[in-house]
Amino acid sequence: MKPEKIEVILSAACQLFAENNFQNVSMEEVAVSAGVGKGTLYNYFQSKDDLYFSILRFRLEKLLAVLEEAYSNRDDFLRNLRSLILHLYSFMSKYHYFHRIWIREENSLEQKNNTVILEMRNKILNLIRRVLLQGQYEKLLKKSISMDTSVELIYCIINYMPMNRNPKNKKNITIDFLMEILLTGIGIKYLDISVHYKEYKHEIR
Amino acid sequence: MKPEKIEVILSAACQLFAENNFQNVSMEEVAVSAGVGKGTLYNYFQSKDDLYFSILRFRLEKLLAVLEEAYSNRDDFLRNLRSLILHLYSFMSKYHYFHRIWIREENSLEQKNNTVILEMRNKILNLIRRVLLQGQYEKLLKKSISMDTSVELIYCIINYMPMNRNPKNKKNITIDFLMEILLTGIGIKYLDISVHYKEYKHEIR
Amino acid sequence: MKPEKIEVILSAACQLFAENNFQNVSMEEVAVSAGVGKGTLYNYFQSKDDLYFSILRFRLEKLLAVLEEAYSNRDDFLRNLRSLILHLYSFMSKYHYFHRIWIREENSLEQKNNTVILEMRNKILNLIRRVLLQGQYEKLLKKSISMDTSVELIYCIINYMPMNRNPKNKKNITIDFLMEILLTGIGIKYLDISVHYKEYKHEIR
Amino acid sequence: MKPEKIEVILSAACQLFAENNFQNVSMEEVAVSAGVGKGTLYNYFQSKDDLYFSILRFRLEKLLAVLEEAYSNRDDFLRNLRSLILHLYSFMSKYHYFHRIWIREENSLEQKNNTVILEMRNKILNLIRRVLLQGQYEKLLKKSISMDTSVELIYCIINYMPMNRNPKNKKNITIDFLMEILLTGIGIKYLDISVHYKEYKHEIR
DNA sequence: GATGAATGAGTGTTCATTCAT
DNA sequence: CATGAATGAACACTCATTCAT
Repeated sequence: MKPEKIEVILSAACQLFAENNFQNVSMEEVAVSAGVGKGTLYNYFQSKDDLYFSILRFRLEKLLAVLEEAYSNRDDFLRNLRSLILHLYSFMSKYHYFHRIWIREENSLEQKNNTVILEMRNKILNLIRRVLLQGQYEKLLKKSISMDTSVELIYCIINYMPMNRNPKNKKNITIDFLMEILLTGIGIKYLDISVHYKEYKHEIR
Repeated sequence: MKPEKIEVILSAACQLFAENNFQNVSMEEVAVSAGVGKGTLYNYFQSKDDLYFSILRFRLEKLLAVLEEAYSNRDDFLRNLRSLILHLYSFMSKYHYFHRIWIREENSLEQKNNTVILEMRNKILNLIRRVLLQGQYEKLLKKSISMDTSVELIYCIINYMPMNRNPKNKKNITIDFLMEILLTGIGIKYLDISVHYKEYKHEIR
Repeated sequence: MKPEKIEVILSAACQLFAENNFQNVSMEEVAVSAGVGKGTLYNYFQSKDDLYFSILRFRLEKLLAVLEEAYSNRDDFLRNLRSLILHLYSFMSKYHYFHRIWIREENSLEQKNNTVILEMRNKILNLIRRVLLQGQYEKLLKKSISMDTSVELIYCIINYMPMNRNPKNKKNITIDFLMEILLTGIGIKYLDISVHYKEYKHEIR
Repeated sequence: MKPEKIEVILSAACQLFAENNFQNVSMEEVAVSAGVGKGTLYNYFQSKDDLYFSILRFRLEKLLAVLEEAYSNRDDFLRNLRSLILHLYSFMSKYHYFHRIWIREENSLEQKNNTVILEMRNKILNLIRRVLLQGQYEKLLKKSISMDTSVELIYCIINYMPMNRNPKNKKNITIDFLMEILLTGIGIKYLDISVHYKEYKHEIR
């Protein structure tokens, strides 16, 4: 059973768009790379823009499905968090071409008023929030740090910490490292940073 | 004393490139916005690409100068770290147009073999590393976490955590929050995550 | 008894081509409008061009049949002329979509070397000529005006004088008016224009 | 003093558009024919459509200027009419490429809501009307025929009677012929067509 | 140096036509 | 015969770059 033609096109386009800027990829290239005629692209997508954002939409839909499925409702914050991070991380590693495009675009979504994609992004953030709420309930989270901040932090680390997402990238950070850093920071146990702040603050301007 | 014409051009171009993609900004627009003729741009920059990356180069040079100056060699890890983060953060807030371009491009620098910019990026990372080495010397950092990872983490958070970098963005995270999260994590004090991991690991695949 | 499929296609196409230029009508539109598949069009017509000129051909064939039938060989010039004009006019009013296409194309037929259509056009002109010859025989026509000129004049007036050919067009010229104008002009009876000409000619260049 | 570049482009384009349909003329061809670069066309005209209708606009402006100048306000209907027809005819003969385009388009102007061109067309018709009003004042026109009809008739004949507008066309009708036909018809003097009509009318339907 | 009119390579998109079903 | 998905030739239009002034 051969894969749907639309998936073939999306895959080919995704790789090309990952390796080059939007404007440096021509529809001709996409067609050749996908093994179809140029006109065929327009049977599936209304325009080059549509093709581009369809990649994001399709992949994010898939990601959301994966995360929804992965999220166990068990009352165990640490397990849930680990599962979430693991699946997010795995997905981004598997679809590393998509990942490249995603981190390039997600900071411009608001400019482009791309509400559809923005909503999907919010769904992911909400999933993270749900897990953290469980952690809050289990009293495993600091009260000093806001929920939103924590959500952003997790999302930020998963998306932007350089990991072994493509073969050329040797750097490799394990999930457990991420968990440890996230939950206990990089400082030694019992590190008290409060004192320093007080006296320091007066120096700055 | 009016600002150098080249600075006027860079400023105008920077804003335009921040608000639109590279390809959606025309040299004509840049010329109009900078109040010069189209041909004049080519007296200062070899090409559109050159103009674009000159923005990054000029701003990064400035950033490096700021950071070099800010970095006090005093033997105080926490002070140094805080100062570094503060200045990085302040710079990115002040030049938020540059910041937009920067986070859009920095993940593609290797693809483009843009060694000049890459080296400047490395210099920033090295500055962070220098500070962390002092922390290591002061035994304020966990041994379990690699230096590179920590460097990346700090850099990642400063660059990508959504902060009040432009007026429209209401979210605001203070430097102290960043310091706290970074050094002590989001978990409660004395949170032991090791047990969970051991038993959990066998479940995954 | 449903109409022939070919007639359905021609009708649909005729309306579309009348409302838009040749190039602004797509075969897809024609197919949809005719309620058939796109490929079916090519079972009946070799190409878009063929479809287009088939409309002219089919309609002109019909027109010629109508005129042949209408032309009574009775020895009465005025009756024959009136009958001819009436039928030409009626036909153009009934098939006003065809009429639009016809007046758009007929001046370009020679350029396109479309001999088939040109011959049909000539047949119409010959019919008019036949009627006028009878008028000449009945000594009801000026000798000063050439046969060809008169033929063209009649044809020109019927084709291009704005008449109530489509519902939106309020202007309405009756056949009798046409006849009157044609045969007696717009000047008053006994108007002598010859004197003016003579003296006037010397002024022009 | 070389002609304005815009006039060179319009001339070249006019000829090409006269010899082919709108869609069968490419901007490339126009550029080559005008001896300029393709991009230059877009410095003078916003689009291919704009170029096309600019031809009509420019030529009609010129025509209107010619007619305004030609129209002598002398109280002599026949002279004025002859002068008007002569100049209209001469203009169409001189700019026979424009003439081709004009007779192709003028019946579609309403469809295209091209108000600018429509207004210019109306100005021409109004000029003709002005002349005819003088004729009415001089009691040289039949009362039975409406002013509008006469205007249309004159316009129709000048535009559509095949004349020696291009070298290949051998047919040649003189202005005097047109005047004679127009004012006295093609029938013999004193031809009374009224009797025939009355008895004839009962036969038709 | 400064300018902006001229340029043409490059590309998104359309659509007549084909052909496997 | 009927269909419509697939195709690619063709073309309008853009815009970085040049260069005469």
